[in-house]
Parts: sequence; structure tokens; C-alpha cells
Amino acid sequence: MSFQAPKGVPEYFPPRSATFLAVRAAFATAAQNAGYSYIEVPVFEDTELFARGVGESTDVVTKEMYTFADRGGRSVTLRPEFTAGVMRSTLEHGLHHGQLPVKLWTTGPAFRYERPQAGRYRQLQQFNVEAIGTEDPAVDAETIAVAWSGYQALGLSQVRLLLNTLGCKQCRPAYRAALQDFLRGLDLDEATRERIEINPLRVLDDKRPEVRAQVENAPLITDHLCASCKAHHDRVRSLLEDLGVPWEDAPRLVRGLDYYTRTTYEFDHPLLGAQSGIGGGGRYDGLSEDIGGPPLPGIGFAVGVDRIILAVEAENLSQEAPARVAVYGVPLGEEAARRMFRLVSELRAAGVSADMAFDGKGLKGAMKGADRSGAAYAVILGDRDIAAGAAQVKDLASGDQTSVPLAEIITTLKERLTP
RNA sequence: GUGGGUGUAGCUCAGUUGGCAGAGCGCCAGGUUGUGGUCCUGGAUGUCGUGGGUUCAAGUCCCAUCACUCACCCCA
Repeated sequence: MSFQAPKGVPEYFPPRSATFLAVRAAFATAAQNAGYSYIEVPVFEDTELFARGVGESTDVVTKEMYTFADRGGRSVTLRPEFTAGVMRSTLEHGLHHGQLPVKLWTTGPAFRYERPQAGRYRQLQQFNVEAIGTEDPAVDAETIAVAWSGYQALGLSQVRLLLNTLGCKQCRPAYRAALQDFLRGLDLDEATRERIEINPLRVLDDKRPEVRAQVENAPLITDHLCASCKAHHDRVRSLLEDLGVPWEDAPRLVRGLDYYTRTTYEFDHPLLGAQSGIGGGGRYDGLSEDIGGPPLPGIGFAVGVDRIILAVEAENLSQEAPARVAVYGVPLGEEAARRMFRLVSELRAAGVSADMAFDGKGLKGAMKGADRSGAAYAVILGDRDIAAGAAQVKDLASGDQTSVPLAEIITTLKERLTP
């Protein structure tokens, strides 16, 4: 076969795809339980939305976007993240004109043109939660709790929560200037020196040891917070404490998107190698205005479904493939195949999952199919049985087999399958 | 964008100083002509990533190229 999946695009097929759905379901349940509603937003948007929303100084915008001209000459971009699109949709449809906050969740693929590696893909699957129109630190803590319960529901026990604040429009500029003063005095490579001028906070997050050593004594935002940011941050932390969600203060934690303000956080998993961030979020109080909307604060997170799958596997939590069906039909001969096809359909209509052997398979092959389907019962039907007006119902676990009149097959199986 | 590693059966991988292309798992069939899962026996499947070079002879050595992969950077 001469085709292969595009570079950097992971695919999930059975049995592993079950874990994919389980991860989504765990977070969807957590979000729904906390009163978040589903929103479906476009996979591509006007390029300008991301440029302004995510930020011109970010790597995501400057070198990682899948941007192209459509046939009408418009520049569109496959979403590199969800928050800008969710905010745009909220503003466009006036969701914020009702009671606030607007609490939304969404999920699907996002796209970034990067060199793939373990846990880093060009098409990545995210699960997002956004609470728009609130400054209440309790909602900051709520979003963290929602993500946390998603991880818990999957059984992950090694997730670390790193928490920081980035200050706000009032206090960040002064801190930024102080940080730049400090960083300009260091011995750094050219790319990093440029970053000092564009986005100095990100230098703090550099993972290279030689950089880390030098920023050891850099001024920290936590020492430069205004009174309201400090109160906000303290409140978030004390609420987390009330909930029993453990966190680590990470005063050097910076997120890569420009819109973050105040609360920022990241979930890490120690077993994943270089790309250990399995989720991250924060407050984006200026985003609405950045894209031409009214002042409208917000807080939310994205978790990486692909990386969570890796974490689930690293902690050996992958579930065994569930039985595909409860009943499997084994027809012998043309007439039996026709009757079985209808019986299987009737079983499904009666709420009993069922499959059957096709292609005129022989008894041995069909029974093998029954075994692999994970079915609890096989229904065997041959000419002999049709003549007798009955089918053989075999309990595949015990091997016991009984003859059941055709008219009673469905009720018998329903009964036996009900615990 | 930068650097390292790896390409052999459907999958995971072995393949010696260059000398007949292999194993396990899976798949198919038979043992059992109406019975799966265990067991036994047998069977099929390869442009050895691709192109070139060296050699009597290349999976093995050399060059190029492509793909995959890990890491930097960045982020979910």
C-alpha cells in the first residue's frame, strides 16, 4: 500500500481506541457534572482570530500554524487551540448576554506544524473547558477540580498539578521590566536574547540546564503582585486546599500563549518523557478585548487526550477490550444464514447486542468468531435445527448448550443476560 | 528549524568474519464432515525502506535518498 497517514498524526484503532473514548468520557462526565455544556466550534477559523487571540509573539502563531488560502482567497487556519474559537463563538452568538459565567466544554483535534516526537503531534486531540464572564477565583479552582476529577476517574495516580499566577494588566508591566533588566545581564544565546524583548517570562520556563542555572535568582512574579492579584491567588490556593486537591507552587511556570493572566496551571505526568504536560490552563481576562469584544474575563483549560492515553498506558491502567457483543450467531447453510440475519437484527432491536458469522463460514470458523467477539452466548442454527423449530444456545464460558424453541430465543437470551 | 537512533513476514524482533531469508505471536487448514477458547500437526505471506556503488557473492560494507523514531526548541 502506497499511502500512509500524514506525518505526526496519531491514529487510534481497536483495541486501543477504547482508551481514547474512555479518556474523553471521563472528562466529559466531569465537565457535565460541574454544569458545563457542550459547544461545537469550527476546526478552522479566520487566521486573524488566532494571530490576535493567541498572540503574535508566540511560537504557535509565528511558526506552527496550518494556514492556507481557501478558494475564495480568504486566509484560514486550522485551529492550533480551542479557546480563541470558543470566545469568538460566545461573542458572536451573544452567549454572554445571559447569566454569567457561560460554562462550556468541547473536544476534538487541534493542529500545530511541529517536528513530531513522543507525545507531540501535528494533529493533537484536546478536551477543553471554558468559563467565560467571571472573575471569581472559585471558578479558577473549579476548572482545576474538573480536570483533576477527570484524571482521578481514569485512575491516574501520578499526576502533578503545578500552579502559578502571571499577574494582571496592573502589576505585570512593572514585573516584566524588572525581569528584563535582570535577564539582559545574563550570558544567553541570541534566540533567547530576542525572547527577552518579546516575551521575557518564557525565558524563566527554559528547560536547558545552563539557562536554568542563570535564572535561578531571577525576580519572581509572586513578589511583584498587586494586592488584588495576590488576594486572588491566595484564594484559589485555599479553595484547592479545601477540596483536597494537591498542588505545587511553580513560580517559574509560564504558559506559551499570550492571553494568559493571573491564574495559570499545568498538569504533569512523570512517566511521559520530554512531553510531560498532560494538561494546562489559566485565566484569560484580556482575550475578549484582544479579539474586539467587550471586557469579559475567562478561565479554562485544555488537556491533551493523546498524552493522557500515554499516561494511562504508562500507569498500566489500560482496560482489557470489552466484549463487542453479548450474542453471536452461528448459521450453518444458506437458509440458516437468512434466518440468523433477521434474528440478530431482532436481538439488537430488543436491546441485546449481537453479531454473526458471515461469508458462509463453517462451524469451526464461525465458533472461532463467536469466541473472539467476547459474546456470552452463541446461537447455532443449522438445517437440523430449523426442521426442529429450535436453535442451540451455547454458554461460551461454561460450554453448556441447550436447545431453545425459535419463538423463545430472544426472551430466553434477554433473561439469561440479565444479572 | 537543529541533532541522535532505527528501517528484515500482518505484529515484535533475530540474522555470526559478506556465503541458501529466520523465530515467536497472529492468520489459515487439519486432527474433530454440527462446536470456540487449551493441545497437537501442517501451511501461506518478504521489491530485507528506495536508488546507486564495491565484490565471484550484499540483509550484512560504502554513498545518496525517503520514512519512522527520540531529543532540543515549543506545547496538550
